Amino acid sequence: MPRSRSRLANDAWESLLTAHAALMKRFAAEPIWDELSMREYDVLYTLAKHGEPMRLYELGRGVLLSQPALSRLVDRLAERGLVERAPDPADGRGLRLALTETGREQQRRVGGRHAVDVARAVNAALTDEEMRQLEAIGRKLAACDPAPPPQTRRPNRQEAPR
Amino acid sequence: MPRSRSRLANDAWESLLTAHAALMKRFAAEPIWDELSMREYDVLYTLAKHGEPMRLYELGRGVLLSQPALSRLVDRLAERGLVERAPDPADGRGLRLALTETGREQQRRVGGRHAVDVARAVNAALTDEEMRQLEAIGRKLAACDPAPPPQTRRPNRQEAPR
DNA sequence: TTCAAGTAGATGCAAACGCATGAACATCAG
DNA sequence: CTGATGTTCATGCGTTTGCATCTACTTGAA
Repeated sequence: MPRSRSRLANDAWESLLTAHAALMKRFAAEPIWDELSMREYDVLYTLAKHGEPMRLYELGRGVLLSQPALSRLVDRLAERGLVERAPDPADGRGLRLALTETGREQQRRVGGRHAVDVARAVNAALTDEEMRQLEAIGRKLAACDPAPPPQTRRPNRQEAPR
Repeated sequence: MPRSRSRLANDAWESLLTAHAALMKRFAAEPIWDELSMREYDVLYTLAKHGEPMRLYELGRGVLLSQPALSRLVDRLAERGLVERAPDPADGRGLRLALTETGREQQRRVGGRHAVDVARAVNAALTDEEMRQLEAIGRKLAACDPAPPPQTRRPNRQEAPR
């Protein structure tokens, strides 16, 4: 009898998790993270990919880190001169985060080495067709992202009429 | 012109990373982690899936955590009565980790609720065919796991002959 | 304008993590 | 048997994380 759709989904998710953990461990073991930790690189990469100035909460979408942790990570990167934080003229609460020249350079250097390892690992495991499939599947999974509003989103109902 | 194989691999990996982050955030936001953190659940789940007694370093293969961190996480789980650690009679260095009845029960309870969220998210994003593809791809990615030995594994070459 | 509600980011603090290292045991060549 | 080497897990310690909370600012309705 065929697996239920729910079972199928859970098996697929577990498979993704396992692959993620295995590859992350493998990449983490590579000797290229001496100037930038993987998380720091993740932030710099996200900033580099995104045109230029970026809000902290935007960054948070892509990085698996709590808002305070991300805030402090950016602190450290700024202290090291890799990221520039400027107040956002359009929103007094917000920041405009951008790579400095040094930051961009370091991201490129580490990124280049990392890409080699990624290509080696993924190419060894998958066919071109599978890589294309994975890319498409990942995109679809990430797209349903905004998460379901917690329970039925009440239409701003106030207290009971007093 | 077609993307290079290396580019293809990196795009696929980035897609996987993005999907992983998005879904993890979404699952983490669910109100089911009051008795067990996601990492703790991960450990209990791994123990539950694996027949019974498990070595710490085996656990480490599946969990994205350093060995000391895992060691202490298991400490806490043992203190809470969810995991049992016994010395391994076959290897004086090792441990035999197993779920207690309470641990298994808690894993089932949380796991049941979590599976619902996983199924909802994945089913909404993928077709049956895609879920099967993802499972297969993940398996292949995780299989190439043992990582290439750092550089050419020298055959235990000693110093230059003196 | 005024004020309630919402949002962006920072901060205090305890918990958890990673790195380096240590202790105990296993393994194997000589 | 003995000593060198490798493996498994634990521990010290400084750093980083998450949770709860705070401040500053924006938004929108009255």
